[in-house]
Amino acid sequence: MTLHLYDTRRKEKVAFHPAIPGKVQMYVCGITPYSPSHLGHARCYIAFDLLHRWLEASGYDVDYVQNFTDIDDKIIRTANEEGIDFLEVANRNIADYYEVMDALGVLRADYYPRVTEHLEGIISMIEKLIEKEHAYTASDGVWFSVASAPEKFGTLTGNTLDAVQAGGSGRLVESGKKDHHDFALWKAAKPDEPTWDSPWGPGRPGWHIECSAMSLHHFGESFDIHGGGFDLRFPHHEAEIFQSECCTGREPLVGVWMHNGFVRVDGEKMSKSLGNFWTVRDAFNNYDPLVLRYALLNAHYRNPIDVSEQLLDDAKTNQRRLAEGYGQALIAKEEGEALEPLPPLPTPDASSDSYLPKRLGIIEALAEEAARALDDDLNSRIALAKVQAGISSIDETLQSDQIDEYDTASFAKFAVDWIEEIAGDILGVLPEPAIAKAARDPRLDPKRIAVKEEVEALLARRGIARHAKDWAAADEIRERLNEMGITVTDTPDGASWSIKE
RNA sequence: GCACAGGUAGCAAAGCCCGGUUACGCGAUGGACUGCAAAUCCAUUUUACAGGGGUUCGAAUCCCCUCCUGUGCUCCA
Repeated sequence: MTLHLYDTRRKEKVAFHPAIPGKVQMYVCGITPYSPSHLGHARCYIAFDLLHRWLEASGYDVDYVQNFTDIDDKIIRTANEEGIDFLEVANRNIADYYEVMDALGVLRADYYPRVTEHLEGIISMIEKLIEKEHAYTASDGVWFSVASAPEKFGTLTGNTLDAVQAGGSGRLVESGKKDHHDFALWKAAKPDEPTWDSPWGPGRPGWHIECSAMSLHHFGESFDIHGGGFDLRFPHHEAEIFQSECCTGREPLVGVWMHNGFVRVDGEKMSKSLGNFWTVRDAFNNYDPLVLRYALLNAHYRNPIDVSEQLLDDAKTNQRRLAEGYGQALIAKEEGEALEPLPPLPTPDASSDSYLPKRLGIIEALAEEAARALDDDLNSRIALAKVQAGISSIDETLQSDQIDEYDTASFAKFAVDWIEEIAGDILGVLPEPAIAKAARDPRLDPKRIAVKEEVEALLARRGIARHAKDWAAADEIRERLNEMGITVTDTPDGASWSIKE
């Protein structure tokens, strides 16, 4: 099965064939760093991180470019308010971006070009567009003339020129553009704004041209995949199509246009004005980054996702299940090392009557199903379900008395590899081995070791109280431990305890 | 208004492109276990697809109409 991706332009899933076999050129619109990253960013870059990982796992050599739009009205406004240079604002938020995305397991792109480093390319592109009469100068800058290539209008959205007229009219008076569909390529300098020199006087680039210039710089006249948030389809991405295709004469600019769905909160778009705005760091206060990643991958990337405590709590449960299963396999693998050399595993065969070949067959089939799901427009929801099914099956096998300790040890090695490949390398939702082992066996948790002595002293006293059937005293000690963040669990072998999260 | 998405069991969310069968999970209920809990395990909750027409042996899935929700409709949101 080959990878199929949904193309916004063609409005259908298409078989993915990069222009150069084996290589993928992929460009994803990056952030405008005027404020810390929010959940919408997390969703977008996790979605494209999954694509990045899956393409590489599928054997492609991926060239991934993601820009920073480091000059923009909102950056300038923030800088002026704080009385600092605009680049300071941009750099601060770019640092925040890297930090939170690293925590979310988003692998780095190959290049992170910045607008302020591509003025030359931007200017030469505008010059060419003027030369080809796709753009014109006005007192307030340079504008792209949509009427010079009207057939490109609505490429991604299905909008028509007439339809957009209705909403866009009335704003024409304030600018030098001839037609309200036109958009700025170059903005003439205004007071209190950083400027660059250009053939049209000092000013700065319009919002859309940077992506055209940077993709041209890195990939040339066309490339395989262009991604971004759903809201960027119009005007941003359609503007890119106008600029790039009119400049180079080559079309289409992009093989597959991909757009991820919105993040909503309580059914509405997350926005600062509604007071439902979550930065990624806000989420980190209450949830582990990998839990957030799990939650966002637990819905298909194109569908809207409603972020709620329930969604995150569910993800927490699921991600923990995964961590525990991984921890168990790791522990079993380590225990098995004493038994080396181990026998080779039998050939997997899901239809076998023999226990181990059957289990191996089932688990391998799950991996194939997960791969098929990802090949089908990155259905991460299904892939995660298959992983969970695999975890259950592994758990069952490790505890089974139908295989001896040698086979169990061999199986544990297989299980660790299986989990690390799918849940770790591809989906990126797997914790570090030490954390996973602690999740499975609390005795291995450093935090636990720190309080061990005190807790066990209290439990000893509680044991005496219980033995005397002094339930009041026993419960009082349990409550005291509870306040310390310790959960006590009575078992037939005596009391055990764990640290609450 | 126009455009683009979405409306699936108590919740959440796949499936829709390629009509006929699955989901993972949360919650709930019952049971095992327990001094009581917690955790865990087992079982049950397995004919839901916004509404109305149509096509078909058969539709969540294809066609038509309607309703509801969200987002976009340009560089200032």
